[in-house]
Amino acid sequence: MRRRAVEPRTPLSRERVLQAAIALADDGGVEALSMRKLAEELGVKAMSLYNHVANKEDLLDGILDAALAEIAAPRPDADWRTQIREIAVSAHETMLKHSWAADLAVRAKLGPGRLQYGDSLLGCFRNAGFSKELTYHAYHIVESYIQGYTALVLNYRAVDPTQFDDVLARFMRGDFAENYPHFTEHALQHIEPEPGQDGVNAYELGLDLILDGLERLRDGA
Amino acid sequence: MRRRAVEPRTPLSRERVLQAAIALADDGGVEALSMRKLAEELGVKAMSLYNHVANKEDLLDGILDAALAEIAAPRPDADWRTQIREIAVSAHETMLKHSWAADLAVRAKLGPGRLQYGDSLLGCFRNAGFSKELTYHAYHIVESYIQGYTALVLNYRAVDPTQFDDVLARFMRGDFAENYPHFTEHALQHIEPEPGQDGVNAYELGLDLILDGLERLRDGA
DNA sequence: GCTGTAAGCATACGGCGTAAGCTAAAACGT
DNA sequence: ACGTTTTAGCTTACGCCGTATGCTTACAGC
Repeated sequence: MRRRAVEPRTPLSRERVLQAAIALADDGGVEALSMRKLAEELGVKAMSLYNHVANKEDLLDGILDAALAEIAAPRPDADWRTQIREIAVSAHETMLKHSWAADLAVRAKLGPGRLQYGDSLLGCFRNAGFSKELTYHAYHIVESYIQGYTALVLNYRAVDPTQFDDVLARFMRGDFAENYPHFTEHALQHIEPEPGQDGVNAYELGLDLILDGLERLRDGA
Repeated sequence: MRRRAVEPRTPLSRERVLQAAIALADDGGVEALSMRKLAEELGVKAMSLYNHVANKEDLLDGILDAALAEIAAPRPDADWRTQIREIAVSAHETMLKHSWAADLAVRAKLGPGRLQYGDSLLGCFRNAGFSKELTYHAYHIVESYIQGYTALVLNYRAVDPTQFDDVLARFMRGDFAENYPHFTEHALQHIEPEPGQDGVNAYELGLDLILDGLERLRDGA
């Protein structure tokens, strides 16, 4: 009776709650993550969660920051472009892995994960000799691209591939190809990718374009 | 008694429902848009909406597409870069105006508005001599950037400017500036913008970087 | 051992999307 | 002109959701 405290129940903690929430969101998306289901997953009743989390918004902020904290820091000895590419690729992959993170990233709250990530990206530019002002804009541009491309890939992945035939049929139906010829062409490229190009990925291509341009700006417009 | 049909009630229609939904979302965001509130706004009960809209998802798809349809077509006589810039700027402004549109844009459904917009952007590239393959990637890159930058601006706008002092205080508090020096510098630039730079905007700067790079790719890597 | 505090629980409220079935009015075939 | 079908809107109800309030229980520090 005295040792019962030890055996059946590992006490909750913010860590455990966030962990479980991430697991729940990883399969099923954010919309599948409710306080009640999360509690059940933890063998607990819904209101108990509020001892470790202020409310659902706090929970979402928490798992978002935990995800962003997974973004790998760049190798410190690499040159600046390599470093930025490493950050960008890691951010992309992390948000693809936690497919809900891209949705949540549209929220202002600054946790340590986000701060670390942002600081490291900004530091790459500053250390590479970018001015304060150019760094300011470069950060926004690169950040936008990372965020946007990731969202695009996830959006594309959200369409069930078994429905490709339906989509294809729709685009072949007379007036579609007539009214939207270029979009039809584009959609067909998605559905029947050329050998050597896998569905969508030009992520690093676009990133390099941007870094090229930024470098040119740095070296005197 | 026979003329009563005429006087008090304009009958609902999909158009009117979408219109009211857009108005409701424009102030208050998507989370303020519920079937019940929307019905009330229209002087009707919730279930009546389902005569004109399949379900809430259909409603959201509807207002998103209506918003995207507002994106202006480019002047047909302009040169390709100007055309793309016009589309990109119009898309940006439209989504800033309907601040919920950027959130919703992360959904696969293809309505006529989106098709028109996408087709027109793709057409610019094709007409400018971009190959099928390069256009495929150029579209993804530009689309990502537009989407991402818009989301970033909206995210920034979501922080209440009256809280700037709090944020500033947080960044000045000792260890913050120490742990995240670059982010601190960046945040200060947001809060105390240099004269001549308004908060965030390098949208067109980044766009030009991308277009420069794409043009170079077109003209032979 | 007592007591203050924190963790978990039970109950309840108001809001949500929407399924099912009803009524009344408009549209249509004859 | 009339009966029938279709349609628009309403009522009710169900099962989710986040969470306010107030309880019990168990552990920590004196």
